Amino acid sequence: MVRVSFRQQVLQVREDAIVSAVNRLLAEKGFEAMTVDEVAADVGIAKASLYKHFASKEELAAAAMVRVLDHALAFIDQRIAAHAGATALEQLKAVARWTMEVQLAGEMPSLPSQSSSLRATLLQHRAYLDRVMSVSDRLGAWIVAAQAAAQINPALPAEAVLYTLYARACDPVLGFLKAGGNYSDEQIVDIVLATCFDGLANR
Amino acid sequence: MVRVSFRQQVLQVREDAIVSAVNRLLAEKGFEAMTVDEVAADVGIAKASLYKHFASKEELAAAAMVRVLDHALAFIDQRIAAHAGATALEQLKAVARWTMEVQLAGEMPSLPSQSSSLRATLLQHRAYLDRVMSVSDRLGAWIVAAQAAAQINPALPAEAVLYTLYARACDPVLGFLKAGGNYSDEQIVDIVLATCFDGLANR
DNA sequence: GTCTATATCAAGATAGAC
DNA sequence: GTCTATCTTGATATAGAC
Repeated sequence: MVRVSFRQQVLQVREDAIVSAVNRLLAEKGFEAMTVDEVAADVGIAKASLYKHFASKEELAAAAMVRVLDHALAFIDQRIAAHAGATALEQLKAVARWTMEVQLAGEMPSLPSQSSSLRATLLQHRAYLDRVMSVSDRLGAWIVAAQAAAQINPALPAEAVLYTLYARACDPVLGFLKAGGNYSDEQIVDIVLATCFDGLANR
Repeated sequence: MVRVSFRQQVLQVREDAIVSAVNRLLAEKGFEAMTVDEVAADVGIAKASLYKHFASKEELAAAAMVRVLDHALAFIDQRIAAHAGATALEQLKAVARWTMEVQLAGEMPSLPSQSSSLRATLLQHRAYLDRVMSVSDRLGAWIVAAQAAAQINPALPAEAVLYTLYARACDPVLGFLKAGGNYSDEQIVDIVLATCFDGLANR
């Protein structure tokens, strides 16, 4: 067991608060629109103090991504442990549902998928890349299994299925439906989950 | 017939060049990352000259959106005229395919769906709102017809179908698959179109 | 490590001559 | 309307005291 001083614990709690604020702001406005001043104000500390914890705005965003990926890994491993009898398709649906619930809760940091200063940072960020690979490995295994069992369309490239699941985690359709105000969060998740796995066309 | 002086035609051509540059840059990097300096450099005129044509960066983006929506309307009306025998589902698929082809060609301006200075401008922009409504009306009619004919899943809210089609026009999955380098543009469109209408699950 | 105060810079927008 | 040169602002990042 690793001994950690009280002082270190206090710092850890503070960093958690910082990452939480970043996470929420990234979910709300995205990377470009989020400002470091906002993060500092939100946490209640001076901006210069933030930079003692994280070297740059990009590192802040990376930390938020690492944390949400850790949450995803924890969810996935919990599914493996506690729902071993579930089919691969059921597992994939459960993960997709979880990402959508996180997004509707305003806790899914959304990054620009296009060119940005952030991309370069993330592509060299070990902790981030490790977790992306871990998540992708686990989802990839389920995808292959689900295609072998003819639960997922075997004609689709596995990478296309993987990318689609990642993309649904930040699908703007959830926000559109929420803004429309006609459906509860649970209904919205059901609708988008249905279109994702069953498609728009009638079955 | 409206007479237009030669001088006016020259200006029109220049504005077209500006909107084309904006369109390409918006597709490549998004609104926040695009700079007015880049637009000016791309067109080959001074930045101050740009501001004689468009009052702000937001107006530039709005002009690009208006143009792409006009192209969409032209495509839709051409489908109505030249493919009157097609089913509503076939029409919707044709439109979705067209938007994906435009995106893969690097000509689909992508805007932040989140909060941004742009949202406020667009929500007051008559020309933009008019075209969004025109496109939505036409697609909405096809959606209702397709659901009545049990081609589109009648259990889905029509607005969810509409939002999903809009979202697919800027689906990052296309870019991911292109970056992967394993598939041609035509294959990529087929894959994403299939997942959109038929879903990930096997049929 | 936290703070206040400041350096630095990128980018939107404009002044004023032609 | 086009240009060069400049203004202005907002935001990242840092200096230096405590």
